Amino acid sequence: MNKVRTRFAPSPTGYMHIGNLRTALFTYLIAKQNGGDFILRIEDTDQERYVEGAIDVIYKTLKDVGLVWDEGPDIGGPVGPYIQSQRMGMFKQYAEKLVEMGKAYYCFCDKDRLTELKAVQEASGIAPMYDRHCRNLSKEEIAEKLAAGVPYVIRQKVPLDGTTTFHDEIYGDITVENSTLDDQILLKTDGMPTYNFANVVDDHLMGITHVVRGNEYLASAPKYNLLYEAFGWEIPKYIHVEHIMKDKQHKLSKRDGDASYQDLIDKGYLKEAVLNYIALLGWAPKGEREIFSLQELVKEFDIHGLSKSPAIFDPLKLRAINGEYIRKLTPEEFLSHAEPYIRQSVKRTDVNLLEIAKLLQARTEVLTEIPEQVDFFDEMPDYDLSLYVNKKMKTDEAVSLESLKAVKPVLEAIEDADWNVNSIHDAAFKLIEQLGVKNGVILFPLRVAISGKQFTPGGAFEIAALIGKKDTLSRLDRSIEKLENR
RNA sequence: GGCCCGUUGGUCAAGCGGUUAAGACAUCGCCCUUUCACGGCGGAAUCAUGGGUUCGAUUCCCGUACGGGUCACCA
Repeated sequence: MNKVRTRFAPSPTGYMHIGNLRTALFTYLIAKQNGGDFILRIEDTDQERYVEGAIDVIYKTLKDVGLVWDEGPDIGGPVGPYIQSQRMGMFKQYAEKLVEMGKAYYCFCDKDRLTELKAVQEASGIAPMYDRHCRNLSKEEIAEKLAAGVPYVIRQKVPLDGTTTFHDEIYGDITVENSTLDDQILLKTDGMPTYNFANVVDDHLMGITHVVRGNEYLASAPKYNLLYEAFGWEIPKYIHVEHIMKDKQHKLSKRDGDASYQDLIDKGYLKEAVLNYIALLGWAPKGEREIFSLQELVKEFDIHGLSKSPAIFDPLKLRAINGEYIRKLTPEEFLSHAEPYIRQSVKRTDVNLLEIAKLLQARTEVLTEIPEQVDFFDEMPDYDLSLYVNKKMKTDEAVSLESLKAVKPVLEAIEDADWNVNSIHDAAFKLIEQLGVKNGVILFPLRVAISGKQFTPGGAFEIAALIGKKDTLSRLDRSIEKLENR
Protein backbone atom coordinates (compact mmCIF):
# COMPACT_ATOMS: atom_id res chain seq x y z
CA MET A 1 0.00 0.00 0.00
CA ASN A 2 1.22 3.44 -0.88
CA LYS A 3 2.29 5.81 1.79
CA VAL A 4 -0.49 8.17 2.74
CA ARG A 5 0.07 11.64 1.41
CA THR A 6 -2.31 14.50 1.98
CA ARG A 7 -2.13 18.08 0.97
CA PHE A 8 -3.41 21.38 2.16
CA ALA A 9 -3.75 23.71 -0.81
CA PRO A 10 -4.83 27.16 0.25
CA SER A 11 -5.01 30.27 -1.85
CA PRO A 12 -3.09 33.14 -0.36
CA THR A 13 -5.87 35.53 0.45
CA GLY A 14 -4.20 37.32 3.30
CA TYR A 15 -6.00 35.69 6.17
CA MET A 16 -6.67 32.20 7.44
CA HIS A 17 -10.34 31.38 7.61
CA ILE A 18 -10.99 28.96 10.41
CA GLY A 19 -12.85 26.72 8.00
CA ASN A 20 -9.66 26.46 6.02
CA LEU A 21 -7.65 25.93 9.12
CA ARG A 22 -9.97 23.13 10.10
CA THR A 23 -9.54 21.55 6.69
CA ALA A 24 -5.79 21.83 7.18
CA LEU A 25 -6.13 20.20 10.57
CA PHE A 26 -8.16 17.26 9.28
CA THR A 27 -5.78 16.89 6.38
CA TYR A 28 -2.84 16.86 8.73
CA LEU A 29 -4.48 14.39 11.09
CA ILE A 30 -5.23 11.93 8.34
CA ALA A 31 -1.66 12.00 7.19
CA LYS A 32 -0.12 11.76 10.62
CA GLN A 33 -2.31 9.03 12.02
CA ASN A 34 -1.30 6.91 9.07
CA GLY A 35 2.34 7.79 9.33
CA GLY A 36 2.03 9.73 6.12
CA ASP A 37 3.15 13.04 4.69
CA PHE A 38 1.38 16.33 4.99
CA ILE A 39 2.12 18.60 2.08
CA LEU A 40 1.61 22.30 1.69
CA ARG A 41 0.87 23.59 -1.77
CA ILE A 42 0.10 27.20 -2.40
CA GLU A 43 -2.51 27.79 -5.06
CA ASP A 44 -1.68 31.27 -6.13
CA THR A 45 -2.65 31.19 -9.77
CA ASP A 46 -5.23 33.88 -9.40
CA GLN A 47 -3.00 36.84 -9.88
CA GLU A 48 -5.83 39.29 -9.45
CA ARG A 49 -6.41 38.17 -5.93
CA TYR A 50 -2.77 38.23 -4.99
CA VAL A 51 -2.14 39.86 -1.63
CA GLU A 52 1.27 40.87 -0.38
CA GLY A 53 2.48 38.79 2.55
CA ALA A 54 -0.42 36.39 2.26
CA ILE A 55 1.76 33.32 2.02
CA ASP A 56 3.46 34.27 5.26
CA VAL A 57 0.09 34.34 6.97
CA ILE A 58 -0.39 30.74 5.91
CA TYR A 59 3.05 29.71 7.12
CA LYS A 60 2.70 31.53 10.39
CA THR A 61 -0.75 30.20 11.21
CA LEU A 62 0.10 26.59 10.48
CA LYS A 63 3.30 26.80 12.48
CA ASP A 64 1.51 28.55 15.29
CA VAL A 65 -0.91 25.68 15.81
CA GLY A 66 1.68 23.01 15.10
CA LEU A 67 0.54 21.74 11.73
CA VAL A 68 4.01 21.06 10.49
CA TRP A 69 4.27 20.20 6.82
CA ASP A 70 6.68 17.64 5.44
CA GLU A 71 6.97 19.20 2.03
CA GLY A 72 6.22 22.71 0.97
CA PRO A 73 7.42 25.83 -0.83
CA ASP A 74 9.84 26.85 1.90
CA ILE A 75 11.37 23.46 2.62
CA GLY A 76 11.03 21.86 -0.78
CA GLY A 77 10.52 18.18 -1.37
CA PRO A 78 10.70 15.56 -4.08
CA VAL A 79 7.69 16.67 -6.10
CA GLY A 80 8.10 20.41 -6.18
CA PRO A 81 7.68 23.15 -6.92
CA TYR A 82 5.01 23.62 -4.29
CA ILE A 83 3.79 26.95 -5.49
CA GLN A 84 1.28 26.44 -8.21
CA SER A 85 2.24 29.49 -10.22
CA GLN A 86 5.68 27.93 -10.65
CA ARG A 87 4.20 24.78 -12.12
CA MET A 88 2.34 26.46 -14.92
CA GLY A 89 4.45 25.22 -17.81
CA MET A 90 3.69 21.59 -17.28
CA PHE A 91 -0.04 21.48 -17.79
CA LYS A 92 -0.29 22.10 -21.49
CA GLN A 93 1.26 18.78 -22.37
CA TYR A 94 -1.20 16.96 -20.17
CA ALA A 95 -4.10 18.73 -21.79
CA GLU A 96 -2.77 17.92 -25.23
CA LYS A 97 -2.34 14.33 -24.24
CA LEU A 98 -5.97 14.24 -23.34
CA VAL A 99 -6.84 15.66 -26.75
CA GLU A 100 -4.82 12.91 -28.40
CA MET A 101 -6.73 10.34 -26.40
CA GLY A 102 -10.02 11.81 -27.44
CA LYS A 103 -10.91 12.89 -23.92
CA ALA A 104 -10.59 16.59 -24.59
CA TYR A 105 -10.81 18.92 -27.53
CA TYR A 106 -9.79 22.30 -28.82
CA CYS A 107 -12.43 24.95 -28.60
CA PHE A 108 -12.17 28.16 -30.56
CA CYS A 109 -15.31 29.82 -29.35
CA ASP A 110 -14.62 33.35 -28.27
CA LYS A 111 -15.95 34.96 -25.16
CA ASP A 112 -18.60 36.91 -26.99
CA ARG A 113 -20.14 33.76 -28.29
CA LEU A 114 -20.08 32.15 -24.88
CA THR A 115 -21.59 35.14 -23.20
CA GLU A 116 -24.36 35.26 -25.72
CA LEU A 117 -24.96 31.54 -25.40
CA LYS A 118 -25.21 31.84 -21.68
CA ALA A 119 -27.64 34.71 -21.93
CA VAL A 120 -29.87 32.77 -24.27
CA GLN A 121 -29.81 29.73 -22.04
CA GLU A 122 -30.59 31.70 -18.97
CA ALA A 123 -33.39 33.52 -20.71
CA SER A 124 -35.00 30.25 -21.63
CA GLY A 125 -34.52 28.86 -18.18
CA ILE A 126 -31.97 26.23 -19.14
CA ALA A 127 -28.91 25.55 -17.03
CA PRO A 128 -26.02 27.42 -18.62
CA MET A 129 -23.70 24.94 -20.26
CA TYR A 130 -21.30 24.97 -23.14
CA ASP A 131 -23.18 23.83 -26.24
CA ARG A 132 -20.25 21.71 -27.44
CA HIS A 133 -19.99 23.72 -30.62
CA CYS A 134 -16.36 22.77 -31.17
CA ARG A 135 -16.59 19.22 -29.89
CA ASN A 136 -16.72 17.64 -33.31
CA LEU A 137 -14.56 19.82 -35.46
CA SER A 138 -12.66 17.93 -38.13
CA LYS A 139 -8.94 17.44 -37.90
CA GLU A 140 -8.51 19.75 -40.83
CA GLU A 141 -10.55 22.52 -39.29
CA ILE A 142 -8.59 22.29 -36.09
CA ALA A 143 -5.24 22.27 -37.82
CA GLU A 144 -6.28 25.22 -39.91
CA LYS A 145 -7.35 27.35 -36.97
CA LEU A 146 -4.34 26.37 -34.97
CA ALA A 147 -2.08 27.33 -37.85
CA ALA A 148 -3.92 30.60 -38.23
CA GLY A 149 -3.24 31.33 -34.59
CA VAL A 150 -6.88 31.46 -33.52
CA PRO A 151 -6.99 31.58 -29.72
CA TYR A 152 -8.27 28.41 -28.18
CA VAL A 153 -8.99 26.65 -24.98
CA ILE A 154 -8.97 22.92 -24.33
CA ARG A 155 -12.15 21.46 -22.98
CA GLN A 156 -12.87 18.19 -21.29
CA LYS A 157 -14.90 15.81 -23.43
CA VAL A 158 -17.50 14.55 -21.03
CA PRO A 159 -19.46 11.47 -22.13
CA LEU A 160 -22.85 12.45 -23.51
CA ASP A 161 -24.79 9.77 -21.73
CA GLY A 162 -24.43 7.28 -18.93
CA THR A 163 -23.55 8.14 -15.39
CA THR A 164 -20.45 8.78 -13.36
CA THR A 165 -20.09 7.57 -9.82
CA PHE A 166 -17.49 8.64 -7.36
CA HIS A 167 -16.91 7.60 -3.83
CA ASP A 168 -16.56 9.93 -0.92
CA GLU A 169 -15.37 8.53 2.38
CA ILE A 170 -18.12 10.19 4.33
CA TYR A 171 -20.92 10.63 1.82
CA GLY A 172 -20.53 7.27 0.19
CA ASP A 173 -21.19 6.73 -3.49
CA ILE A 174 -22.58 9.65 -5.41
CA THR A 175 -23.84 9.14 -8.93
CA VAL A 176 -24.64 11.83 -11.45
CA GLU A 177 -25.92 11.81 -15.00
CA ASN A 178 -23.14 12.66 -17.42
CA SER A 179 -25.60 14.78 -19.33
CA THR A 180 -25.56 17.26 -16.46
CA LEU A 181 -21.81 17.66 -16.65
CA ASP A 182 -20.35 20.56 -18.59
CA ASP A 183 -17.44 20.25 -20.98
CA GLN A 184 -15.37 22.35 -18.66
CA ILE A 185 -12.31 24.26 -19.71
CA LEU A 186 -9.06 22.59 -18.78
CA LEU A 187 -6.57 24.89 -20.40
CA LYS A 188 -7.25 28.58 -20.77
CA THR A 189 -6.50 30.79 -23.75
CA ASP A 190 -3.30 31.91 -22.09
CA GLY A 191 -2.13 28.31 -21.88
CA MET A 192 -2.63 28.17 -18.14
CA PRO A 193 -4.71 25.45 -16.53
CA THR A 194 -7.93 26.09 -14.73
CA TYR A 195 -8.03 25.19 -11.08
CA ASN A 196 -10.06 22.12 -11.82
CA PHE A 197 -7.44 20.77 -14.13
CA ALA A 198 -4.36 21.87 -12.26
CA ASN A 199 -5.67 20.31 -9.12
CA VAL A 200 -6.10 16.89 -10.61
CA VAL A 201 -2.74 16.93 -12.30
CA ASP A 202 -0.93 18.32 -9.29
CA ASP A 203 -2.52 15.90 -6.89
CA HIS A 204 -1.51 13.02 -9.09
CA LEU A 205 2.00 14.27 -9.68
CA MET A 206 2.45 14.84 -5.98
CA GLY A 207 1.21 11.38 -5.13
CA ILE A 208 -1.70 12.60 -3.05
CA THR A 209 -3.68 9.66 -1.70
CA HIS A 210 -6.37 11.46 0.30
CA VAL A 211 -7.99 14.64 -0.91
CA VAL A 212 -9.57 16.58 1.92
CA ARG A 213 -11.44 19.66 0.85
CA GLY A 214 -14.49 21.75 1.34
CA ASN A 215 -17.88 20.54 0.43
CA GLU A 216 -18.13 23.02 -2.42
CA TYR A 217 -16.09 20.66 -4.54
CA LEU A 218 -18.51 17.80 -4.18
CA ALA A 219 -20.26 18.84 -7.35
CA SER A 220 -17.12 18.87 -9.44
CA ALA A 221 -15.79 15.58 -8.17
CA PRO A 222 -17.39 13.54 -10.97
CA LYS A 223 -15.54 15.57 -13.55
CA TYR A 224 -12.31 15.03 -11.66
CA ASN A 225 -12.94 11.31 -11.69
CA LEU A 226 -13.45 11.36 -15.42
CA LEU A 227 -10.10 13.07 -15.72
CA TYR A 228 -8.32 10.57 -13.53
CA GLU A 229 -9.87 7.76 -15.50
CA ALA A 230 -8.91 9.32 -18.81
CA PHE A 231 -5.30 9.48 -17.71
CA GLY A 232 -5.48 6.06 -16.15
CA TRP A 233 -4.43 7.53 -12.82
CA GLU A 234 -5.39 6.16 -9.48
CA ILE A 235 -8.27 8.06 -7.94
CA PRO A 236 -7.50 9.39 -4.48
CA LYS A 237 -9.81 8.94 -1.55
CA TYR A 238 -12.11 11.90 -1.26
CA ILE A 239 -13.10 13.41 2.04
CA HIS A 240 -15.41 16.35 1.64
CA VAL A 241 -16.05 18.38 4.75
CA GLU A 242 -19.00 20.61 5.39
CA HIS A 243 -18.80 24.31 5.96
CA ILE A 244 -18.69 26.20 9.19
CA MET A 245 -21.70 28.45 9.44
CA LYS A 246 -22.47 31.63 11.27
CA ASP A 247 -26.10 30.59 11.49
CA LYS A 248 -28.31 28.18 9.62
CA GLN A 249 -28.33 30.31 6.49
CA HIS A 250 -24.95 31.94 6.34
CA LYS A 251 -21.44 30.70 6.14
CA LEU A 252 -19.02 32.16 8.60
CA SER A 253 -17.49 34.95 6.62
CA LYS A 254 -14.68 37.36 7.02
CA ARG A 255 -16.97 40.16 8.00
CA ASP A 256 -18.30 38.27 11.01
CA GLY A 257 -15.12 38.96 12.89
CA ASP A 258 -14.81 35.44 14.19
CA ALA A 259 -13.94 34.00 10.86
CA SER A 260 -10.20 34.20 10.85
CA TYR A 261 -7.71 32.54 13.08
CA GLN A 262 -6.05 35.85 13.83
CA ASP A 263 -9.37 37.43 14.85
CA LEU A 264 -9.77 34.77 17.48
CA ILE A 265 -6.25 35.12 18.79
CA ASP A 266 -6.69 38.88 18.97
CA LYS A 267 -9.86 38.35 20.94
CA GLY A 268 -7.92 36.56 23.62
CA TYR A 269 -8.30 32.91 22.75
CA LEU A 270 -5.45 30.47 23.16
CA LYS A 271 -4.26 28.83 19.99
CA GLU A 272 -4.60 25.35 21.44
CA ALA A 273 -8.19 26.08 22.40
CA VAL A 274 -9.01 27.40 18.96
CA LEU A 275 -7.55 24.33 17.33
CA ASN A 276 -9.37 22.06 19.74
CA TYR A 277 -12.67 23.80 19.22
CA ILE A 278 -12.58 23.79 15.45
CA ALA A 279 -11.74 20.10 15.51
CA LEU A 280 -15.04 19.60 17.29
CA LEU A 281 -16.96 21.54 14.66
CA GLY A 282 -18.18 18.93 12.29
CA TRP A 283 -16.33 16.11 13.94
CA ALA A 284 -17.30 14.07 16.97
CA PRO A 285 -14.83 12.05 19.02
CA LYS A 286 -15.78 8.52 19.99
CA GLY A 287 -15.89 8.91 23.73
CA GLU A 288 -17.11 11.69 25.93
CA ARG A 289 -13.87 13.54 26.18
CA GLU A 290 -13.55 16.63 24.10
CA ILE A 291 -10.36 18.29 25.21
CA PHE A 292 -7.53 17.11 22.98
CA SER A 293 -4.05 18.31 22.20
CA LEU A 294 -2.90 18.06 18.62
CA GLN A 295 -0.99 14.87 19.45
CA GLU A 296 -4.07 13.39 21.03
CA LEU A 297 -6.14 14.34 18.04
CA VAL A 298 -3.76 12.44 15.83
CA LYS A 299 -4.65 9.34 17.81
CA GLU A 300 -8.33 10.02 18.29
CA PHE A 301 -9.29 11.38 14.93
CA ASP A 302 -11.46 9.22 12.74
CA ILE A 303 -13.10 10.34 9.53
CA HIS A 304 -16.20 8.38 10.46
CA GLY A 305 -16.86 11.00 13.08
CA LEU A 306 -17.12 13.68 10.42
CA SER A 307 -20.51 15.22 9.95
CA LYS A 308 -22.40 15.46 6.69
CA SER A 309 -24.19 18.61 7.67
CA PRO A 310 -22.87 22.10 8.32
CA ALA A 311 -21.93 23.15 11.84
CA ILE A 312 -22.70 26.51 13.36
CA PHE A 313 -19.82 28.25 15.02
CA ASP A 314 -20.68 28.78 18.68
CA PRO A 315 -18.55 31.46 20.35
CA LEU A 316 -19.90 30.39 23.75
CA LYS A 317 -18.57 26.90 23.41
CA LEU A 318 -15.23 28.24 22.27
CA ARG A 319 -15.16 30.43 25.38
CA ALA A 320 -15.84 27.45 27.59
CA ILE A 321 -13.09 25.43 26.00
CA ASN A 322 -10.74 28.36 26.20
CA GLY A 323 -11.55 28.59 29.90
CA GLU A 324 -10.65 24.97 30.34
CA TYR A 325 -7.33 25.51 28.65
CA ILE A 326 -6.65 28.53 30.81
CA ARG A 327 -7.37 26.60 33.98
CA LYS A 328 -5.03 23.83 32.92
CA LEU A 329 -2.09 26.22 32.73
CA THR A 330 0.32 26.56 35.61
CA PRO A 331 0.05 29.96 37.32
CA GLU A 332 3.34 30.97 35.73
CA GLU A 333 2.19 29.96 32.26
CA PHE A 334 -1.05 31.78 32.80
CA LEU A 335 0.80 34.89 33.89
CA SER A 336 2.87 34.87 30.74
CA HIS A 337 -0.35 35.00 28.71
CA ALA A 338 -2.13 37.36 31.05
CA GLU A 339 0.57 39.86 31.87
CA PRO A 340 0.05 42.17 28.89
CA TYR A 341 -3.65 42.27 29.65
CA ILE A 342 -3.14 42.85 33.37
CA ARG A 343 -0.74 45.63 32.53
CA GLN A 344 -3.36 47.36 30.47
CA SER A 345 -5.05 48.21 33.75
CA VAL A 346 -2.47 47.76 36.43
CA LYS A 347 0.37 50.20 36.03
CA ARG A 348 1.58 50.28 39.61
CA THR A 349 4.71 48.28 40.20
CA ASP A 350 4.28 47.44 43.88
CA VAL A 351 1.84 44.59 43.33
CA ASN A 352 2.67 40.98 42.82
CA LEU A 353 1.49 40.10 39.35
CA LEU A 354 1.75 36.39 39.93
CA GLU A 355 -0.63 36.66 42.86
CA ILE A 356 -3.05 38.63 40.73
CA ALA A 357 -2.73 36.03 38.02
CA LYS A 358 -3.57 33.28 40.48
CA LEU A 359 -6.76 35.07 41.44
CA LEU A 360 -7.62 35.68 37.83
CA GLN A 361 -6.99 32.25 36.43
CA ALA A 362 -10.23 30.54 37.46
CA ARG A 363 -12.16 33.64 36.55
CA THR A 364 -10.89 34.12 33.05
CA GLU A 365 -12.37 32.53 30.00
CA VAL A 366 -10.93 34.92 27.46
CA LEU A 367 -7.80 36.98 28.00
CA THR A 368 -9.35 40.20 26.81
CA GLU A 369 -11.71 40.27 29.75
CA ILE A 370 -8.80 40.64 32.15
CA PRO A 371 -8.21 44.40 32.07
CA GLU A 372 -11.73 45.17 33.23
CA GLN A 373 -11.40 42.72 36.12
CA VAL A 374 -8.30 44.30 37.58
CA ASP A 375 -8.90 47.96 36.92
CA PHE A 376 -9.41 48.70 40.61
CA PHE A 377 -5.88 47.89 41.67
CA ASP A 378 -4.40 51.20 40.65
CA GLU A 379 -7.27 53.32 41.76
CA MET A 380 -10.62 52.90 43.47
CA PRO A 381 -13.40 53.36 41.01
CA ASP A 382 -16.27 55.59 41.97
CA TYR A 383 -18.94 53.22 43.19
CA ASP A 384 -22.53 53.24 44.20
CA LEU A 385 -23.49 52.70 47.83
CA SER A 386 -26.06 50.15 46.79
CA LEU A 387 -23.17 47.73 46.42
CA TYR A 388 -23.25 47.38 50.18
CA VAL A 389 -26.75 46.03 50.14
CA ASN A 390 -26.77 42.25 50.03
CA LYS A 391 -29.48 40.18 51.59
CA LYS A 392 -27.54 36.94 51.65
CA MET A 393 -24.65 38.62 53.43
CA LYS A 394 -27.16 40.40 55.66
CA THR A 395 -25.67 43.77 54.90
CA ASP A 396 -26.96 47.19 54.02
CA GLU A 397 -25.37 50.62 54.20
CA ALA A 398 -25.82 51.04 57.93
CA VAL A 399 -24.53 47.59 58.82
CA SER A 400 -21.63 48.05 56.46
CA LEU A 401 -20.63 51.31 58.04
CA GLU A 402 -20.52 49.68 61.46
CA SER A 403 -18.55 46.76 60.10
CA LEU A 404 -15.99 48.97 58.42
CA LYS A 405 -15.53 51.04 61.55
CA ALA A 406 -15.01 47.83 63.48
CA VAL A 407 -12.43 46.33 61.10
CA LYS A 408 -10.39 49.42 60.64
CA PRO A 409 -8.57 49.34 64.01
CA VAL A 410 -8.10 45.61 63.70
CA LEU A 411 -6.32 46.05 60.40
CA GLU A 412 -4.35 49.00 61.64
CA ALA A 413 -3.04 46.83 64.41
CA ILE A 414 -1.37 44.45 62.01
CA GLU A 415 2.35 45.13 61.75
CA ASP A 416 3.51 46.36 58.34
CA ALA A 417 5.83 43.41 58.05
CA ASP A 418 3.04 40.97 58.84
CA TRP A 419 0.67 42.32 56.22
CA ASN A 420 -0.39 39.23 54.27
CA VAL A 421 -3.45 37.15 53.50
CA ASN A 422 -3.06 34.95 56.56
CA SER A 423 -2.60 37.67 59.12
CA ILE A 424 -5.47 39.71 57.69
CA HIS A 425 -7.63 36.61 57.67
CA ASP A 426 -6.80 35.78 61.27
CA ALA A 427 -7.36 39.31 62.49
CA ALA A 428 -10.68 39.60 60.71
CA PHE A 429 -11.94 36.27 61.96
CA LYS A 430 -10.98 37.10 65.47
CA LEU A 431 -13.16 40.16 65.17
CA ILE A 432 -16.00 38.15 63.66
CA GLU A 433 -15.83 35.77 66.53
CA GLN A 434 -15.84 38.55 69.09
CA LEU A 435 -18.83 40.20 67.51
CA GLY A 436 -20.58 36.91 66.93
CA VAL A 437 -21.68 37.89 63.44
CA LYS A 438 -21.83 36.10 60.14
CA ASN A 439 -18.59 36.18 58.14
CA GLY A 440 -20.25 38.09 55.37
CA VAL A 441 -21.32 40.92 57.60
CA ILE A 442 -17.71 41.99 58.00
CA LEU A 443 -16.04 40.61 54.93
CA PHE A 444 -18.51 41.63 52.27
CA PRO A 445 -18.45 45.34 53.11
CA LEU A 446 -14.68 45.25 53.48
CA ARG A 447 -14.24 43.86 50.00
CA VAL A 448 -16.56 46.44 48.52
CA ALA A 449 -14.92 49.23 50.49
CA ILE A 450 -11.45 48.54 49.15
CA SER A 451 -12.35 47.46 45.63
CA GLY A 452 -15.37 49.54 44.77
CA LYS A 453 -16.62 46.71 42.63
CA GLN A 454 -19.50 44.32 42.76
CA PHE A 455 -17.39 41.41 41.56
CA THR A 456 -13.69 41.04 42.07
CA PRO A 457 -11.06 38.44 41.55
CA GLY A 458 -10.33 37.32 45.06
CA GLY A 459 -11.99 38.32 48.29
CA ALA A 460 -11.24 40.99 50.85
CA PHE A 461 -8.08 39.37 52.23
CA GLU A 462 -6.47 38.80 48.89
CA ILE A 463 -7.22 42.27 47.68
CA ALA A 464 -6.06 43.91 50.89
CA ALA A 465 -2.84 41.93 50.83
CA LEU A 466 -2.16 42.86 47.24
CA ILE A 467 -2.76 46.57 47.44
CA GLY A 468 -0.90 46.86 50.74
CA LYS A 469 -1.71 48.18 54.16
CA LYS A 470 -1.43 51.83 53.30
CA ASP A 471 -3.83 51.68 50.37
CA THR A 472 -6.19 49.40 52.22
CA LEU A 473 -6.52 51.81 55.11
CA SER A 474 -6.86 54.91 53.01
CA ARG A 475 -9.52 53.28 50.85
CA LEU A 476 -11.24 52.16 53.99
CA ASP A 477 -11.24 55.71 55.31
CA ARG A 478 -12.70 57.09 52.15
CA SER A 479 -15.41 54.45 52.09
CA ILE A 480 -16.33 55.10 55.72
CA GLU A 481 -16.57 58.75 54.91
CA LYS A 482 -18.68 58.03 51.88
CA LEU A 483 -21.06 55.97 53.99
CA GLU A 484 -21.26 58.59 56.70
CA ASN A 485 -22.16 61.27 54.21
CA ARG A 486 -24.83 59.29 52.55
C1' G B 1 -34.37 26.72 -12.16
C1' G B 2 -31.33 21.76 -13.17
C1' C B 3 -28.12 18.57 -10.54
C1' C B 4 -25.85 17.01 -5.82
C1' C B 5 -25.90 16.91 -0.44
C1' G B 6 -28.12 17.43 4.21
C1' U B 7 -32.16 17.75 8.46
C1' U B 8 -31.55 14.41 16.54
C1' G B 9 -32.71 19.66 22.44
C1' G B 10 -30.98 26.97 21.73
C1' U B 11 -25.71 25.20 19.83
C1' C B 12 -21.97 21.12 18.97
C1' A B 13 -23.48 16.22 18.75
C1' A B 14 -23.70 10.24 20.05
C1' G B 15 -26.88 6.79 17.83
C1' C B 16 -26.22 3.04 12.86
C1' G B 17 -34.20 -1.83 13.53
C1' G B 18 -35.92 -2.97 19.83
C1' U B 19 -31.98 2.46 24.21
C1' U B 20 -35.09 5.38 30.30
C1' A B 21 -32.52 8.72 22.75
C1' A B 22 -25.35 9.50 25.52
C1' G B 23 -22.14 13.62 26.48
C1' A B 24 -20.56 18.88 26.15
C1' C B 25 -21.79 24.29 25.92
C1' A B 26 -25.73 27.46 27.14
C1' U B 27 -30.01 27.65 30.59
C1' C B 28 -32.58 26.76 35.52
C1' G B 29 -32.25 25.05 40.78
C1' C B 30 -29.28 23.45 44.95
C1' C B 31 -24.46 22.77 47.54
C1' C B 32 -19.53 24.84 48.50
C1' U B 33 -17.97 29.89 49.57
C1' U B 34 -15.10 36.51 52.20
C1' U B 35 -18.22 38.74 46.24
C1' C B 36 -17.77 36.59 41.46
C1' A B 37 -15.83 32.51 39.49
C1' C B 38 -13.93 27.48 39.94
C1' G B 39 -15.75 22.74 41.70
C1' G B 40 -19.91 19.27 42.97
C1' C B 41 -25.10 17.61 42.48
C1' G B 42 -29.76 17.80 40.09
C1' G B 43 -33.76 19.69 36.52
C1' A B 44 -35.99 21.27 31.97
C1' A B 45 -35.25 20.62 26.71
C1' U B 46 -34.35 16.95 20.69
C1' C B 47 -35.46 12.59 16.44
C1' A B 48 -38.54 18.50 10.17
C1' U B 49 -43.07 16.24 7.92
C1' G B 50 -46.39 12.61 5.29
C1' G B 51 -46.50 7.85 3.44
C1' G B 52 -44.60 2.99 3.16
C1' U B 53 -41.31 -1.75 4.56
C1' U B 54 -41.27 -4.37 9.29
C1' C B 55 -43.78 -7.83 14.86
C1' G B 56 -41.19 -3.10 15.78
C1' A B 57 -38.68 2.62 13.11
C1' U B 58 -34.63 8.28 15.15
C1' U B 59 -32.30 4.32 12.34
C1' C B 60 -34.32 1.36 5.75
C1' C B 61 -37.31 3.22 1.07
C1' C B 62 -40.36 7.15 -1.44
C1' G B 63 -42.66 11.93 -1.46
C1' U B 64 -42.99 16.99 0.80
C1' A B 65 -40.97 21.08 3.38
C1' C B 66 -36.78 23.59 4.84
C1' G B 67 -31.45 24.48 4.52
C1' G B 68 -26.72 24.16 2.04
C1' G B 69 -23.57 23.42 -2.28
C1' U B 70 -22.84 23.84 -7.51
C1' C B 71 -23.80 25.26 -12.43
C1' A B 72 -16.87 30.91 -14.68
C1' C B 73 -11.16 31.11 -19.57
C1' C B 74 -12.06 32.09 -9.87
C1' A B 75 -9.87 29.02 -6.80
